[in-house]
Amino acid sequence: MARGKIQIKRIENTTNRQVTYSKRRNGLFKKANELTVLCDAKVSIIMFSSSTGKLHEYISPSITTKEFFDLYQKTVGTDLWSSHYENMQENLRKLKEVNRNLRREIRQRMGDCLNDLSLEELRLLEAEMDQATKVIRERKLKVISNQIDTQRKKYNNEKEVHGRLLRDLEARAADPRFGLVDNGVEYDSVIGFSNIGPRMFALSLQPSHPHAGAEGSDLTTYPLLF
Amino acid sequence: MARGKIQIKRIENTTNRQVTYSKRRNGLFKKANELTVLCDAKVSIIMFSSSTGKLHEYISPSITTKEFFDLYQKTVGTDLWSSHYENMQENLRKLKEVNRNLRREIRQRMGDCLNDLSLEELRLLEAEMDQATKVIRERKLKVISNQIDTQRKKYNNEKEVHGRLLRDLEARAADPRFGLVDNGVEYDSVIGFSNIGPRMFALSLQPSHPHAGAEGSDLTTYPLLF
DNA sequence: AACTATTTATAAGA
DNA sequence: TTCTTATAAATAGTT
Repeated sequence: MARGKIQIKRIENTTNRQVTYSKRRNGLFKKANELTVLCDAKVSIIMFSSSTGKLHEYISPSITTKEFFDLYQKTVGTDLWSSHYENMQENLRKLKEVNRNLRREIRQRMGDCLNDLSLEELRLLEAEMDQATKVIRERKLKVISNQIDTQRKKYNNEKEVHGRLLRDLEARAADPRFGLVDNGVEYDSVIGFSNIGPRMFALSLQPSHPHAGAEGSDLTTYPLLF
Repeated sequence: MARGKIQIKRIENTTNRQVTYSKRRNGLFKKANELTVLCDAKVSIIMFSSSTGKLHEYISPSITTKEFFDLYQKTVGTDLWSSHYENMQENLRKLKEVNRNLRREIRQRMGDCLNDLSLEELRLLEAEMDQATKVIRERKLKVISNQIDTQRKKYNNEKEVHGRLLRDLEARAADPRFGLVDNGVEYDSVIGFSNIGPRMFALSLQPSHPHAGAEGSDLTTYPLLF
């Protein structure tokens, strides 16, 4: 609109287009603001540049975008949220379905609701159960053996401390410098050590338990939502 | 902007204000449309006149208001609807959590992810697995036995039909009225019967399989939603 | 980002 | 509301 008239059609030169976009955007926002003030109106402008993908927004002071949307819907009478709402309901429905299937599978793995399984499915389930039970049993035994091991180490440590204590006392009894006098200080320090020692072996053991099999059951390939 | 400069402040004369609103609204929409075309942009303008309460809207062709709102939300990153759907979202969240737990339990029942189970939990799980495996095995054997039974009945039926057929043929051969003449009609009718008979015993058997135990595991007491 | 010749928008009046 | 028109404002092309 200056230095020559232009055709209202897409500006092919990218730089030009972006410059014009920027200039005219400012113009539009300025006009919107003037309208807001002059005529006591509420105006919302939202624009996306297809080139840059950026969003620019003008909104009259004294109102928020959310309020604008609400007002818009109330005025137009159509609920723009319903489709959004339907999406959510669909998600909820799917999740419930998945939930139902998961529960069914667990019940089957607990020996319930087996009637609708075919012989082949029963065979597969049985094999999986056997394999899994084996792994669980191994894991249990491993945990038990770890606990026994820990106890044994604790015991050995206590024994060693006890032995050292006895030798120490015997040495003192044999040493004419100490005689039967016992000031208690060194004795306490030995006791103190015996309280710290055992913990050295009681740290949590987290054996990485390897196992094979039990994967590949068709029963658990539920689609993950999201 | 013509015939005299004006101050950008609220026009007090109502008529004047409405006229200006109308004129400038057209101007704004025209500019918006030009911007849309020139710069390949998407523009949405929504305005409310405080005086009349009316709504006016411009939106670039090639997009709907709903799409605009969605696009806006996606770009701004805030969900304007969320306050309306907090309940639903909470439900979705809970359901997802429950599903996650169910999946974990299934994995445990497949011998996976056992590391975070205590010895007591492992013992319980093992017992449940044993009990369930027993039930599954029984069910499998029951199904097999049913199938064998069905086959046997089928066979017996076939045998009986065959025997009847043979006897019939022998009777005809012995009867001088028929001699060696065979018109085929009655033979066919017997064949027909042999095709219907076996099905009488092949109806689907759905034994109600009673079982005990496997209930009462704490692992499956997830709260039911809705 | 600034300049400016032109086009466009529009305030006031009809 | 719409038209007219003098004038203000916006802006295309250029620097």
